[in-house]
Amino acid sequence: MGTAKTDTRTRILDVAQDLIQRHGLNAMSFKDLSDAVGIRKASVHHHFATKAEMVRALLERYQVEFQQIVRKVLDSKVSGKTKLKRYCGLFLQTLEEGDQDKSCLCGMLVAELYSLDEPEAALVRKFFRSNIDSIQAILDEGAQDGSLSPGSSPDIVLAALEGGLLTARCDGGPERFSTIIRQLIKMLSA
Amino acid sequence: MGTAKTDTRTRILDVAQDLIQRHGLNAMSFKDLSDAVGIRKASVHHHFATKAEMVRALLERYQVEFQQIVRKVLDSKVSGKTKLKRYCGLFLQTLEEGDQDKSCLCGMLVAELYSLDEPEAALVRKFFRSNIDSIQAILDEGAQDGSLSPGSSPDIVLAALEGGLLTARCDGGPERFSTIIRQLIKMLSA
DNA sequence: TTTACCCTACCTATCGGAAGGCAGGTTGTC
DNA sequence: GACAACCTGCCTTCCGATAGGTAGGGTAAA
Repeated sequence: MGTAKTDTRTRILDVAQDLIQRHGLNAMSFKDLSDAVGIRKASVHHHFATKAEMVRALLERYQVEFQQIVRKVLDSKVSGKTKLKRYCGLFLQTLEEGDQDKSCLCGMLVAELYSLDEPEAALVRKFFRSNIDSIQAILDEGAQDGSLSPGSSPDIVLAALEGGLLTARCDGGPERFSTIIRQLIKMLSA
Repeated sequence: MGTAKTDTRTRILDVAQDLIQRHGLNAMSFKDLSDAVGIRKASVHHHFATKAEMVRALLERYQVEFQQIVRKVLDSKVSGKTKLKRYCGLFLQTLEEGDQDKSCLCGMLVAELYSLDEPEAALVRKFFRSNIDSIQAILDEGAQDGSLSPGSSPDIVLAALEGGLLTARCDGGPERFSTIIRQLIKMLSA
């Protein structure tokens, strides 16, 4: 359990996540990881025996981290509409990072779903479901406090965010993604 | 220019499109194609020298075919809202085909954008742009005939459709995608 | 009609390289 | 000395791609 500076295992996961968010799972190799981290390919295998095991660790970490951030949004003392804005802002932050070409980890993996084994595919599904639950909670709250119109489905919010990341990344960048979010909020407002 | 029964070249493109829509570009190999079509790997290379060349042919065909279908929707004598429903229905049709696990060709390729050379990436961008234009035309018409609320952006429609295909394919299937479409139409209605 | 030629479509065989993964040795630290 | 972290070196499999050959159809001049 060494923690000297930055855990090599953590650095591997960081690089892997970055590469998958930009290039996709099947376009990322153990060599890419070892080159980026500065160790040998076999050393990556020391930390993650198989690619599937690495993806699993990555998804579990991503789920926990993302849920923690979403939790903060949900627990804040603001209107439902403001929470929705902040929630969507989380996805915008991803696209604004680095070279402005990063998508959601699970948004990428869902495209390559058949390259995943079932345990990992289940984690992707779990990510989407817990996000649907979070969005539903926000929509319910907004309907109650009168900031959002009642009777909206959370599915379209998730679809617009995931699809928006992919399409904006290809053309238009963060500005276009912001436009999509603005339009989405407007349509869901009371 | 033989056309005996079904052109081998066409059959290769058909299989390639199906595989990419379900598994993605990087998960599809020349061997997959040759196995499915029933010829040898080298024979696939006879029709398409490189993988990039094949993707290019695929995207050009897809663009033409899709635009033809969209044109029919645009030219029909119905309200803007009905046109929007029919346009969204085109994406639903894709998901309802076969094993109900097919996404939009360009929706898959945009996730694997960095695996494409620039000429092919440009074709993906072109597909999205021409669809944005089509949606804009539908929204404008709906705003004029009073069936759709004015001032809507086409970006969110495309994002919701592309993202909806990917997420619904992972969980919920065509029913969930239909829900997304219904919600989208409702929000854009006057 | 024959002969020569070219073309398309497909084949076998093979290439160099990159992929994921494993065996086993070395180093550094508690 | 135990253990984790990392190494060299290698294996197998698969990838995209190429070389070179075969069979059959079309064409056209002698």
